Amino acid sequence: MRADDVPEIRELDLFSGMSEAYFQDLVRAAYVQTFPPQVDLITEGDPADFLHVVISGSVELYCIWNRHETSMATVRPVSSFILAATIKDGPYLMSARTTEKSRVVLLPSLDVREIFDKDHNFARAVVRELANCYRSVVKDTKNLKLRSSLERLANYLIRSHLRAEGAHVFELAIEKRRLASFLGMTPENLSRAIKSLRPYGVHIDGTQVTITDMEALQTLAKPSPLIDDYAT
Amino acid sequence: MRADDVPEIRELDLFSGMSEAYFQDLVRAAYVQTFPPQVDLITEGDPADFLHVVISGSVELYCIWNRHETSMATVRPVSSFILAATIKDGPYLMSARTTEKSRVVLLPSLDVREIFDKDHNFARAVVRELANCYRSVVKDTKNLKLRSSLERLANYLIRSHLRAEGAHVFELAIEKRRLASFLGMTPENLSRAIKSLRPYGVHIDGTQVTITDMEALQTLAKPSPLIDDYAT
DNA sequence: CCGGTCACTTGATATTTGTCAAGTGCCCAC
DNA sequence: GTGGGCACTTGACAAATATCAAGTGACCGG
Repeated sequence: MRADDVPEIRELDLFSGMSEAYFQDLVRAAYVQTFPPQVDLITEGDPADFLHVVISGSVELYCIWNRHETSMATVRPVSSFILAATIKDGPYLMSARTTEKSRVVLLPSLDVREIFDKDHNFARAVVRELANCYRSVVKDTKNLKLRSSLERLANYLIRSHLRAEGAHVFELAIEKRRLASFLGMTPENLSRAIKSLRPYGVHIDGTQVTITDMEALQTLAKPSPLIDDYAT
Repeated sequence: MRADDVPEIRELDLFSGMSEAYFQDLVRAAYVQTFPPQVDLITEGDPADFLHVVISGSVELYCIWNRHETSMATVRPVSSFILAATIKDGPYLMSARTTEKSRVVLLPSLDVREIFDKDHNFARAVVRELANCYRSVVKDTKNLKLRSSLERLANYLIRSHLRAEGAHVFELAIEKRRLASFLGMTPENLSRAIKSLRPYGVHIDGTQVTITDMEALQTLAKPSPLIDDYAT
């Protein structure tokens, strides 16, 4: 593990509160690797041997059933993923692949579980992280079950706009076909949905999004903190 | 709190490993109440003042957005619910109501968080519980995004059949309109879906389900441990 | 026992979403 | 620069799902 990777991980909520000694134990056992784009890191169903942390690049979590594939989330630096499987010592429920060149830290699940048992601060951080993940997925489910695909797209754009610090022109963070899958629709339908947002002041050219009538978009999207706020 | 309620709670995975002293602290602060059917216990958005445990009866978790309502889960005895909100000290993401006469224990979130900080065994149990909840919702999301409503119904019936210890005749545990909402469809559509499962050996009369051709049903449903197994 | 409510069902129809097929245009490798 | 691949778009059509309206039947209170 490269020396300058260490502080980046240490700053993660998950690790920032734990004792230095245990953190060093974890780091000593860790691997770091740089992967090209489109490399499979995890296959759902496999035993969860490692807790993963993306240091740079980006990783897509996806699932397959009966020849259908759906995108569940995109993980961006610096974040851990598949913590639940690691702690539970269960199989991965999702697969993961790089979408661009990415640097990933692999922490052996065995060590994570061992230190989880010994370091109370780490255990508490794990709980916070899991609670956040859980609430995040619940919000996703609400989004899926309560909204139409057009409404989901509208809300996604508003959230992206907020993440871009309120800029009215910003870039889509992921490819459209991935976005379509994430939003639970086909690429064809996303194309059409984008067009039908034009009356609401949304123009998307390539990856560049322009929002000219935020009020109209909000009226359509009806964002709710209990679905769309990352923090709550 | 009635004396005979205590052992039931103590046996929950969440509490079985914690020290007797802390458990007594929790119990002392707890309320128990019996509610009639159709009573709202929790409104989404409210602060999570209590961790809830159903002792008897059953509780529906549901969400509302823009005048639409959807059923997220049905909690049966003996289980806790809304642990994540309690731990995170955040607002409830879901509302809860009794569907029948129910006995519910209310543990003040403050006490739960305090003991969570002091009792390592309890903290570990919380983590296991949260990991299970998280994985459960991930499976739900896969179910929703990857399957058609007919496939969801077919898999629901197979799961119910397994929960009924493999009986080929069993009762639906919830009303059809709730089931429809839980499966992400309208009651009308559920009716039609039930009819279209007839060629697969499924007959539903009132609340009684009869499965005569398990093999055909499985071929349609294609159940997967990574979506349908409670344990994984 | 009767009447009313309400869940459920059924049919007709509308809307949403997906599929298939044929483009267009961008990006990258040679 | 140029050709090929691939993401994206567009249009026509098909399937899935929702909506609306009307009816049936079971349960419950009086």
